[in-house]
Amino acid sequence: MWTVDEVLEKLKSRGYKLTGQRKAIIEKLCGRKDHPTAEQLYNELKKSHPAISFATIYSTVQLLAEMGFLQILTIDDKKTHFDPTPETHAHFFCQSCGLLEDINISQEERDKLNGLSKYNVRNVQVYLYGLCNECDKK
Amino acid sequence: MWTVDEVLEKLKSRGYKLTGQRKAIIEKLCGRKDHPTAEQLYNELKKSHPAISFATIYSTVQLLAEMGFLQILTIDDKKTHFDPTPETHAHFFCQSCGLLEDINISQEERDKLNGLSKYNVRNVQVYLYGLCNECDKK
DNA sequence: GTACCTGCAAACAATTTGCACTAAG
DNA sequence: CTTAGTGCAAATTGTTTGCAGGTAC
Repeated sequence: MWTVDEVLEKLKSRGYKLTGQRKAIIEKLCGRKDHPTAEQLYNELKKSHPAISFATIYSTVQLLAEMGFLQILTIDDKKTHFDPTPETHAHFFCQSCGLLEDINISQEERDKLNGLSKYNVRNVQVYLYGLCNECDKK
Repeated sequence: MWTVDEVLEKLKSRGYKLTGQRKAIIEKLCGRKDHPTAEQLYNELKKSHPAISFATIYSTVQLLAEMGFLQILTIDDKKTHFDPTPETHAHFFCQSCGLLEDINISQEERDKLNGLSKYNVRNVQVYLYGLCNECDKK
């Protein structure tokens, strides 16, 4: 996991400007274990930055993904979710209630997945779809 | 892999009507190794069924996915791709040119992935992102 | 001072939906 | 006959874009 300073450092070193909005987004994501959507971040950030825009959120998140600080998940076909944990792991998505949960996978497993393709693989996603316990009962 | 008759059989047994459009879509998908989008199917089907609509394509594909004959891939965040091979396997997506390729994974690996969650898992997707050889050279 | 960023609103595009008509059984 | 399925077009919605003004450095 990363720290706010670490990310700011890297942004600076790559010549990006450290704007208030970027800092706010990074702080909002730091240490999170959930998988917010753009809308969720927007609503949360509005409190401290009433004029913040989706354009800024999307562009910053894109930047963070390129720098390897977060993952953009397409597990939910309705909207993208952002995962502030950059290390490869799997995700479970409940097709009924939308529950989105991290699943740890071993280093051995990660290596195996990475080696599956003959191409230059930058990123691996493992998505499990099904019903969570709550929804399975119904 | 499935046959056209097998799918028609199952549709019938579940009380669905065997329309010309459904048959055409199923025939168009049968045995394919690529991963067409809705638009691709639409363009191909227009030749034999000039009035076919996206509504029909999307609803039929949805049906086929529910019955386990195809997978709906969200590896490309721009559009969904349909994979007529229902057995669990991985996919590679070139972030530069959009190449989308099947990758075989062993039964052992599949079992391992399926067992990752404590929940009732219906479907597993493994997406590898990167650059294909062509794009990597540039 | 000068790029780069941001906010805004409009644009975009894939998918979904409502409804009148058609055809499978 | 009856009702699920279809085609059409409009609606929807998450994300992207263009541009004028703002701000980090």
